[in-house]
Order: sequence, then C-alpha cells, then structure tokens
Amino acid sequence: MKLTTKGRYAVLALTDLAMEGDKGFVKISQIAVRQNISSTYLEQILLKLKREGLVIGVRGPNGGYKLAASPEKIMIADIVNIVEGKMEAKGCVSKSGSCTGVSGRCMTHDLWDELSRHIELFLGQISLRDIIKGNVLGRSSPPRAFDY
Amino acid sequence: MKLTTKGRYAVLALTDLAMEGDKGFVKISQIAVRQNISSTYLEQILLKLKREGLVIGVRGPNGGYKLAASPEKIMIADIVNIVEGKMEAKGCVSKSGSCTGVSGRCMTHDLWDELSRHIELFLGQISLRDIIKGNVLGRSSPPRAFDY
DNA sequence: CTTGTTCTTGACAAAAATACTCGGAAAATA
DNA sequence: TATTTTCCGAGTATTTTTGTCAAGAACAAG
Repeated sequence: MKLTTKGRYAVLALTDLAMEGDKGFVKISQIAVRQNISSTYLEQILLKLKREGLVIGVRGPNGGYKLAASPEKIMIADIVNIVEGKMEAKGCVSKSGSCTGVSGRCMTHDLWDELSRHIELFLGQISLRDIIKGNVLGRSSPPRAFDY
Repeated sequence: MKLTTKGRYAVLALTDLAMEGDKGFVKISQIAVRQNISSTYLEQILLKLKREGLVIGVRGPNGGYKLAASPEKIMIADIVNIVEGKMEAKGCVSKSGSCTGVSGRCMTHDLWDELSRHIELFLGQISLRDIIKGNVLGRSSPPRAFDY
C-alpha cells in the first residue's frame, strides 16, 4: 500500500468534512485553507472520491462537498485505496518472469503479500468517526504471539 | 514506512544469504544473478547493511558477504529500516507548524503514527528464518483458525 | 610483490512517480 | 445573465527512485 501526501490529504479532507457534520456543503477552498492544502490539488483528490461515491459534490453557489455516508461507515482503507492505486506490493510478478515461473526463488513474495493484507485490515477497521473521536491510539495490539 | 525496490532487494538478498547458510562468504555477483538484481545497485544496499552490522563483508578472493547473526535473529523490520529511511509517516510535523502547535487540527496525526507502529510491529515479528521456512502466510490480524 | 578479486566511496544520470498548476466548461443560484 | 463553484483534461515542475560509472583501497593467493 502506497502512502503519499495524496492519501494523507484525502483522509484529512474527509475528516474535515466529517467534523462539519450536516451543516450542508463545504467548499474546497474552505477545506484547503483549514488544512493548509493546495486547493487546486485538493480538487483532483475530491473528484476521485466523488467518482467512487464516497462524497457528494454539487456546484454553484452554496455548493461544495458532503460525505455520502455517515462517518462511522467510511473506512480509511476505502479512502486510501481510491486515491492511491490499489497496492500491488508483490514486486516480483511485474518483472520478466522472475517469480511466477519455475525458478522457485522470490521467497519474499508471501511476505509483501501478507504485509499488504495486514495494512489493509488495519485501515479497514478505522472509520472517520474513530478519527474525530480520537479513538485511534493503542490499536496496534501486538498481532499475536503464538510461536510454539 | 516506505517500501521501494531497495527494501525488497535488501530482504531478498539477505534471504538469499540466509539460504546459503554457513557455507562461507557469498559474492555479490552470485546474489545478483540468482535474484536478478543489478549487482552494482546491490553493492550500495549491502554496504548500508554492513555498516549497520547486519552482515559481514570480507574482500579478496573467496571473499563476499555473510549474515552477522543467525537468520532467526534478523528481523525484516531491521532490514527495511536501514535501507529505507525510518518512516516518518506523520506528515504534519514537517510543514511549517501545521500540526504541532495550537491549531488543534491535524486529527490524522495519531492515525499515521499508529499505522507506522502497526507495520513496524508486524515486520518486527518476522525473521529471515520465517521467510525461508515459508512461515509467513496467515499472520494477519483476524485471529485465524488454527491450521493443524 | 604481483595479480586478481572484492569491497568502498562518491559523483552522476536516466526514468518514474509525485505534487501541483492552468484554462476552460458545466451546472446551480440569484 | 452574471457569479459562484464544481468538474475535467492536460500539462509542468520537482523529487525520488533506480540505477551507472570510475577510481581507489583492502585483502588473499601464488
């Protein structure tokens, strides 16, 4: 899973949106100022999120953006997966047959695969509501011991 | 946590080294050929790992690289943290006081912080030995069904 | 000591990804 | 119609990644 500013901006913007609640539509420029993001850049990001149905956008005066669902139903993983590409993370299938084939090498394939799943599971458990409630810290339960 | 080819190459190379076991020193060129990596690029990576004491390098004929510890003691998190920079992931401390200060915004700080910790915990539990034993799959959170 | 092999260092460069800009079109409101 | 704001495609600048190259130092073997 990639994590660039685009992903962070997206989560930041939607968090901002979630805090505004049901007070109607919020303009890009307002979010941009509050969160200190380039507004033209934010446009692109929100557009993607709108195309995927995570937010609702209406234009014209009094227009702006609004969450398409309640904050507890929107998971961070959804947001990140939309603005960043879905992770591929394998890293060995892309090159010319270095892994998929007979070679038997590329022992690390499973590792990155599992890491991806791990991250996705984690971010899939946290909602926008969790963020605005500050209900995030301490979730990294030591994944399990089980080493016998 | 960044994850580029550099990190994957590093893990791949050390995995290769781990599989060679105690048969003495392994040359860069051998690893490069087996794992299909540019050998000059691999040089850089192994150098870093050597500086941090993860591997031992000796030159001259019959020289090469060797793990500095047994495979079960070398964790993936160590490897990745060395070749990629330590993750910062905060994303809000770097810019001019957008988070650290009074503003009260930047609700997502904790999120990325926790994610970082989560990833590090995960990769900190997996050793080179786990990889060569194929003992990696199924480690993700859902307290999975036992498979014995 | 000579030779071959390897590590070591640092500078450099192509390529890809990221981060952001710009100009205008479409819709909604007044 | 005029204004506001989202929508949309394309383009650009910056940074990061992914290497390459060359010269040198260390070391082992003969």
